[in-house]
Amino acid sequence: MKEQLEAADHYPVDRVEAKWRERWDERNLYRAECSKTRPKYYCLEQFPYPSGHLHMGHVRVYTLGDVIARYRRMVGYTVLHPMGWDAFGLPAENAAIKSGVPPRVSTLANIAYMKQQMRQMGLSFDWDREVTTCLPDYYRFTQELFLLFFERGLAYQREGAVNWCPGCETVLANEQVEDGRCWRCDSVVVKRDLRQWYFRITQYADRLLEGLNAVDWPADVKIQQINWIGRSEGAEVQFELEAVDASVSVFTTRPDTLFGATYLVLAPEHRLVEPLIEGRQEAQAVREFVARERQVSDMERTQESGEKRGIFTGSYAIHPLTGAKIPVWIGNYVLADYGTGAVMGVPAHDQRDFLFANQYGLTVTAVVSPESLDEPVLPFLSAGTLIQSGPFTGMESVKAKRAIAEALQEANQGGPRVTYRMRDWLISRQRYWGAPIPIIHCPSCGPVAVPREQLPVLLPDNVEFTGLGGSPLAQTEDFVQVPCPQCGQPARRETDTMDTFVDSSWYYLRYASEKTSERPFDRKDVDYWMPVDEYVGGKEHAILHMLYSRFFTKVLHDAGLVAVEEPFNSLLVQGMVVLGGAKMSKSKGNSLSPEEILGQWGSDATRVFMLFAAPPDKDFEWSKNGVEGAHRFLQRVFRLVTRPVAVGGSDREAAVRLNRRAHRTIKKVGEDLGDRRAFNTAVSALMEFTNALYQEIDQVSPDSRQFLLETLVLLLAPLAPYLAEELWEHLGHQTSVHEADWPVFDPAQLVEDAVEIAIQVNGKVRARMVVGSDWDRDAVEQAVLAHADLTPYLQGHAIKKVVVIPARLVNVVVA
RNA sequence: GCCGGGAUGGCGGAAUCGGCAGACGCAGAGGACUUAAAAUCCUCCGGUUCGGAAGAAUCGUGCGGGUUCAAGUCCCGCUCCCGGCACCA
Repeated sequence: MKEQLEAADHYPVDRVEAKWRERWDERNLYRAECSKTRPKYYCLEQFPYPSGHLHMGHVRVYTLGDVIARYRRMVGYTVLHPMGWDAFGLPAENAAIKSGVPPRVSTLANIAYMKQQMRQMGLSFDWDREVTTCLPDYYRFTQELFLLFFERGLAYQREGAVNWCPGCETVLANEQVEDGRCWRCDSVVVKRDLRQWYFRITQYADRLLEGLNAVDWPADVKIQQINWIGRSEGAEVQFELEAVDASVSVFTTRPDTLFGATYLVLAPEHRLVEPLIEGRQEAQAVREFVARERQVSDMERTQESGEKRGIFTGSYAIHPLTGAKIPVWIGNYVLADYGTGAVMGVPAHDQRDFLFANQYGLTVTAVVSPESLDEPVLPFLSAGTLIQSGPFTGMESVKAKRAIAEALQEANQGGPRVTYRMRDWLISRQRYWGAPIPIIHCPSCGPVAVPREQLPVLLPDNVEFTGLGGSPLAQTEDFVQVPCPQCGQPARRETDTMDTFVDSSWYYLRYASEKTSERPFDRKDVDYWMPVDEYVGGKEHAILHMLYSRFFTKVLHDAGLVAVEEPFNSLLVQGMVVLGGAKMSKSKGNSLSPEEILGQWGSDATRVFMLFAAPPDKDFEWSKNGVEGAHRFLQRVFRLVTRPVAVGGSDREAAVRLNRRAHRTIKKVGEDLGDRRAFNTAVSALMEFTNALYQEIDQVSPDSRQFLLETLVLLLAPLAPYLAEELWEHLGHQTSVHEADWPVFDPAQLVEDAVEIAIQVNGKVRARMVVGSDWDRDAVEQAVLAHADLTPYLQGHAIKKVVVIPARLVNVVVA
């Protein structure tokens, strides 16, 4: 076998990869163990939905994670690198409706196939910790955590307008609506009034903001979350109504413009609309207006953005500070579920109010001016000095904001407030293939938690998937009918299941724990491994999954179940895999199957190309020529290591040169695979090292040769695990290269005796020369000024200054 | 509209703290080996001008200014592309 390999120009990729796959399986090399002597490292990649096949995006994420995990093992960490399946979800249920195969059956078959694909890729997962969210041994704890939220007042039911996806036949959370469309199936989302379960994520809004300061994430992901949460400081103002015994409360970020409020506008859905118009002549027209506006979908609202429609209610409110009578309107531009669902109209200082007031002939009063005397050009939106504002006239906007909010507080007519854009997380789904919400609705006790000893609430098997009549659970009578756990009366089980984002909000904690059927996870294990040191995944979850998981961790922290408050310390957001400039997708007909790619090029070449062709956070363009190049490089390494050597040379200088290169490469690749996460330049450094070895390795002694080749193979091991293992064996080792220690560079070896520097005159390179590394500035300067090539440039010019940058360049500045 | 990120050879990209722009690879050209091809190995490869050539000069990191001995990198003003949010009061 060995002789065959040595003789070959090309190494047999299939045979080598198959050989080591088998041996690695026997050894169970990647089992994560707690250690007292080694520091821990938790390397996590987002687990896949088991759709049936890996796609190239998966190949990229798991390659990135695997390189990180392998590198950290070699530098001395004990590494947790787990994998599992985000296995609940609509596609399996929709497939069941089409084909009749139950979701459980198809999902488990898909998992088996994809697991085999991952094995082929040579990914270093600890499969003993595999998690499958659709199995009862996992979802019973998803249910238990739901109950924990329920007990802590963080899970509640509420009736209200929700996002309904007609394609998926279920509701969606706000985060799952993109441009008015369903994030999964792209259907236009409509509003429906339904009673639904929510998680009170808004209660954690401030902590979700603060926590971002403590994590090492890309700035744009942090900003996306900050914008999503949308914290906004301002004031609440109460306006007493003239005709009705009630007050309208509005939220404003500009309390300094309060004196310019000339009318109020309520959202069409506002609860005071009906009392305000009752018995008035305007009632009929207003009701028609409201009915029309409520039918407009979010989608249409967004698209027609700008057009303002409103109607006068016939009622008036009293300005809390001036006592003036101002009209109350209803307007389509006021959102029911932001702030208080009502705004004060300050047309002089708000773009939207300005348009609205002009359209309907409402009074415009300027109360802020750029300079205390001039009349502002309206609408004037910036801060300035207050005018026509009673006792606050002459005050700066910034000061006045606080002063007016405080005045309102004292008068019991409002005060400083903070509002958020983020809404509570709607988690009910009217579908079968998810974790059932463990609640029983009793006519006399209300919603009652399923007692813990009765968990899991199992998904029934005797279900038909017709796609008709709503959720199959609601139609399965022996699932629904159940006695109340509190009073024993006949009651009905909740038939909604949980959003699959609930399943994925805590899976990383389950991985970290030794398997237990007692609890979701053991605190001591979790505290050992958490937080995740590096989380690798796609940008599409920058808000959704990443925000939900952070919320979960904080709640579990508050419940005393985990020590950490932030689950993911560092985040690596990988770019898309594209082909012909567009994201790979079956519908565009530009997808590539990993089966084909891995079959043709093998794992190592596929990995190396993906790492080399672009930095991890950028989009990656697949190219046949590119993967060929990676394949060539690996073959080149193979030949270098295995080819027979003529006669060992003994060129001392060549040995010193290559040795220095080896140490420099160790340093470079270590930095690139470590905190810099620049896998593309790590590969290029190895290519350079390989090229250098080709030049001179035949001139060095056998000992030097062995050291140089071992170094190359060790550095290559995280990137091309199969080839590295094969060559490690060839170099005479019996143990796995993946258990070997990362080589250590000697700083003394990095220093060159002499370096070539560039010599500039007035910033232009005019000559080069070699100087000793130990020369001081003066010595370098003297040598440079004496350089013959410089004479034409220096003659007849006065030297103003000489800038010496050690080991790089000298710039002579002349008049 | 607001908030991010980006623009470097024919292509992917490198330049980590303001210090020789274009590492490494792909594509291309030439050569060696070969009966031939493939594979492999070696050399060249931003533009313009001058030169037979070696080489020299000069321009060059989206555009226009600026700071600096020195700018792909910092500052000011634009253009275009990508992403997020969008009547959020």
